[in-house]
Amino acid sequence: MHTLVDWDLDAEQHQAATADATALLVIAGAGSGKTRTLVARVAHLVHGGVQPERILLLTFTRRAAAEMLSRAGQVTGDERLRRVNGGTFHSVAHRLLQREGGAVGLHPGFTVLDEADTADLYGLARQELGLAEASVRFPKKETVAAIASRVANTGTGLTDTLDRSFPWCRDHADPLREVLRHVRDRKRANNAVDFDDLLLYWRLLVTDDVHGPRLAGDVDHVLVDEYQDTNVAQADIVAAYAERGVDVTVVGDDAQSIYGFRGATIDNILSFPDRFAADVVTLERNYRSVQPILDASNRLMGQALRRHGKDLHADRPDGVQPVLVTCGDEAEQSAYVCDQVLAARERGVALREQAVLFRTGHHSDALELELARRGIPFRKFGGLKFLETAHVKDVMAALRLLDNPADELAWHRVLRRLDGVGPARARAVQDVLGVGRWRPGDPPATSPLARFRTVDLPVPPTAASQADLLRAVYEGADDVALTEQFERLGTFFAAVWPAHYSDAPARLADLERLGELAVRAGSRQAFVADLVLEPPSSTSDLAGDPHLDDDWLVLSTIHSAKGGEWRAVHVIHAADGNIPSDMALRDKEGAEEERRLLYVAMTRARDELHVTFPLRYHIDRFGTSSRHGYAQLSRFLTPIADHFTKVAATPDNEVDDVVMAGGRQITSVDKALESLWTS
DNA sequence: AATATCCGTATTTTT
DNA sequence: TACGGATATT
Repeated sequence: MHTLVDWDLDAEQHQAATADATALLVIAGAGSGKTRTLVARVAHLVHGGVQPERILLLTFTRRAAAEMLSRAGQVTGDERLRRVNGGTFHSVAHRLLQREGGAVGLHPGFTVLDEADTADLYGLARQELGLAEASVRFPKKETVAAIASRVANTGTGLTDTLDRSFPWCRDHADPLREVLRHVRDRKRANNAVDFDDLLLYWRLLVTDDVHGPRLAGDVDHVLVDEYQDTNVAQADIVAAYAERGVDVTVVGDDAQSIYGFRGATIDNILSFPDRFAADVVTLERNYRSVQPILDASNRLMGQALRRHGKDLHADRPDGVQPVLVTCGDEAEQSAYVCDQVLAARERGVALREQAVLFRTGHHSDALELELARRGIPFRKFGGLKFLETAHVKDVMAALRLLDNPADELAWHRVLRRLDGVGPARARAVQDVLGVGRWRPGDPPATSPLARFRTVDLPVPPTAASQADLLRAVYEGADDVALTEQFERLGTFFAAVWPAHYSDAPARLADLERLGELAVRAGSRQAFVADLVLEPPSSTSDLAGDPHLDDDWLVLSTIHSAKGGEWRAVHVIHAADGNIPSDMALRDKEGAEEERRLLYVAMTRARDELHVTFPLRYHIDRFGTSSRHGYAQLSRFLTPIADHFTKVAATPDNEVDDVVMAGGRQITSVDKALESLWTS
């Protein structure tokens, strides 16, 4: 029998891992061994006799849950830990609703709409209710979707939500209410739910007098990681389990709450002790960073409006000050980062022990080019929009129809790929197929999919052969292997994509990658759901050959870096307007969240922290003009600059360029030589 | 009714 | 850039 000695916990961690409380809050500062403590608690519970299947471990990403559990399995050598039920709130809700969805009116095979699908649905409603042509411009579909989501996630009424977060839409309250109703009914008719619905339905079930006790009866312990980033619905779900006798542990750090934009509220963690009558354990000892990095980070949080009254103490008192680097422009910044990364590597810090963090996905564009030029391998996390590309949506739509023939968005998208079929004919075809009239409970023989195989379609003659290829995709589809299914899809899309996309061959190559992912997911249903609920988080998840390099630099949005740690961290584009992002400054709380974001970024560093910012910025990101403006250091850093060693990056110098062996520079030497041979 | 073409504008984080 | 929207053309 393994004991908690295996975990080498300090007194507070040990207390958190073993506390015999019905409700427990662990306030865990950055780098305080939060994950380890949580995993140790899971192990402690299992060793104490709790069945792993009766533990529900809710994490922010499913990757986090998987890593946690496999780590636990490794440390303890206890195979049972793998049987713990883990996942995100959304993925667990999905799993639950596949079993219990009937109680809330969902039919098997229901579709999970991603953010873009959801927005499209609001777009349709906007159109069909005649709001698009109104003389006063109606909010665009993304805004309408954002309003609906905020209402759902905060539990705040529509008018209050508009007043508070969307004041410029206040005059549209009545038509907006119409649109929300329309979309609610439409989702139901389409047998579809959006992200928010997953949580709302779960809450509905678990708070229900009949279903609630049964659901809670399957569970002995609920543990929630990153509790500071939960919203009202999620807290209600946790509370419902607690009220039904389930023990609850939540772990988080109010100083790292960075998902307010998504409806998360810091109040959940602040009010947890009262609401749940919980024991509280605080972890303040930081095992990650050297003291000078913590000094700067503590000072940063000291400026926060809502003081959390918690300072991190380093277990590692020595160490060098963080570095604040002023760069002439973005190119200098890229050069500086590359130089430093390679220098650190020479000192023995592997690339994967180093990370570059930034506020938004495109902030790494220039750096990525420079890294490629110097032959430095990297993987990028966050800020990826793979799922949103049109051709991937095409593929997912085609697959979705198999499980949910009532999915009108999917029909619309697929049909529009046929030659000469635009919005009007797509609608006509759907009408012939009975999409919108047929309900998932109706006989399958009358489903739009069945009719599609037999009925004459009102499409131009040029589209006839393409429609046949699409029919072939659906022929006996339930008995066909996934690989065969993807081959049929390949045949269909090879016929229709060239008319829509100039780079059809590249997109067909992506289709093969999707096929591989689908095979890995195990089944069509699992693949479709996984891709929506847990899209590929890094470029490496999409890359064809996974073992091209065994060492790589991590590039990541700060959001996606949550929970990570590296020996050397570079925070780039630390200019006002980027951190904080101009977009986020609409209200006070937005600015506060940006400060916490910088705090998260800085506290990822173990030994070395470099914060860089370019003085000169191009005015237009896209254009060819060389117009530029001058940036200022982030408002968060100015007051704490004395905690940094200040450095000016030297101008980029071709001769001094450090290039990694095996990098592209070598290739160009080869080419140069070759040109000598052939001249 | 679909599509070709042109113009203007957006600018974030993620389940 | 790249996409949506408006206008002109097939």
